[in-house]
Amino acid sequence: MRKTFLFMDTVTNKVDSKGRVSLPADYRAIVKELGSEIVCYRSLVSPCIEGCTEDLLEKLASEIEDSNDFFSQTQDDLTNLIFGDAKRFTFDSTGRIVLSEKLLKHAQIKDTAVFVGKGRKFQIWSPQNWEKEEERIRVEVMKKRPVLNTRKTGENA
Amino acid sequence: MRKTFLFMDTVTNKVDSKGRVSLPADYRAIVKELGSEIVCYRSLVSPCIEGCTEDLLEKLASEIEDSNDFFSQTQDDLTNLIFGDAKRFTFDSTGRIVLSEKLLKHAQIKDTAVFVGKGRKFQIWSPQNWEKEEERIRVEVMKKRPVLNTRKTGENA
DNA sequence: TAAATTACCATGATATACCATAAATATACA
DNA sequence: TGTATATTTATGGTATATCATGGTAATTTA
Repeated sequence: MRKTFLFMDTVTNKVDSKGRVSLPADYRAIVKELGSEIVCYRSLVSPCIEGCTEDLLEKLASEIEDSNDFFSQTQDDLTNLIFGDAKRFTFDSTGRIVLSEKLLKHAQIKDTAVFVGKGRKFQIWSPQNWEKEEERIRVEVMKKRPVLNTRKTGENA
Repeated sequence: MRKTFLFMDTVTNKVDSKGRVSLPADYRAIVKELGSEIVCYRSLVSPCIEGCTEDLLEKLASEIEDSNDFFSQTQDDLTNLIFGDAKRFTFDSTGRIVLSEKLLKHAQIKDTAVFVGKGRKFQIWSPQNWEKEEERIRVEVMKKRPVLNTRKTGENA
C-alpha cells in the first residue's frame, strides 16, 4: 500500500480534436489507488486549468464548514467560485479524459497540454503560457529565496 | 524499526547510454526500509541533481498545505517549482534508476555520476563539477574557521 | 434520426523488469 | 596472515509490459 500521494513532474500530451487528452500515468495511479476521481476547474488567477482529487475538495469544504474564523468570508467566496465551476472527469480504459470547451478556452489550449504537478493539485497549461509562467515563477522565487532558506523545510536547492 | 535514516558517503557509479545508474546500496536500504520511493529534481542553485525520499516531499506538501491558505500565490509558486520539477524514480531488481535527459543535462552528467550524501537528502554530480564544488566548500569552511587555517597545507582539512 | 458523447480496439514508441556476468567486498579457513 | 570461497553489488544486454494516441464502434441525447 502506498503512503504518499503527490502529483509531480511536468508532462506534455496531445489534445485531439475532441478535446481528449491522456492523463499522465502517474496521476492515474494516484486517483485509482485513492479510489477517488479527478476534478477540474478554471484557475482563478492564471490562464490554466486546475485539477485535484475529489478528496481534496471535500477536505476543503469541511474546513470551510468547521471554520469559525471571521475573516474566512473571502475564502468562502473563493470556494463557492470553485465549486460552481468544478466538474468530475472520469477517464476511459486508455486513460483519457475529455476536457470541455470552456476549460480549454480559459487555458488557451489548442492541441497540446502541459501537466504540471503541484503536490495535492496539478495544473494544465498551454505550452506557451506555461513557458511564460515558469519564467515568472523562477524570478519570483529567486527574489524570495533568502526568506525560504530560513525555513526548516526550505530547500537549499 | 530503525532509528536513523541518513544518506551518507560519496559513491561514484557509471551511467549507461540509457541514463541508467545504480543507486548506492546504502541508499536503497534506506528507501526499502522506509517503504518509500526516491524523488529527484534539479537543484536550483547548483549544477547537480538532488534527491530525497518521497516521505520528505510529502511532509513538505502537508506543511505548505497547513501554513498557507488554499489560494495563496506564494504557495502556488512554491508548489509549482518543487513538485513540477520533481519526479519519482523506482529502481529495478538490480537497484538501478533511469535518470531523465533533463536532469542529466542540468547536472552535465555524461557517463559517470557521483552520489553525495547530505543526510535527509543526497546530490548527484558530474565528477568534474563535484571536484570544483568540493574545493569551493573547503575554501568556504576555512574562511569561517580561521583557527583551523594555521596550517598552510590543507591536505587533511 | 442525426449529432454528440462515451467506451473500446490497434499500434508504434518508449520505458521497465528481468537475466547473466563481472567486479568488489566480505567471510571462512588453513 | 594469506588464500580460497561465498556473498553482495555493479553493469551490459534483452525480453516484456506500459503508455500515448489515432481510429472506430457503441451508446446516449436532443
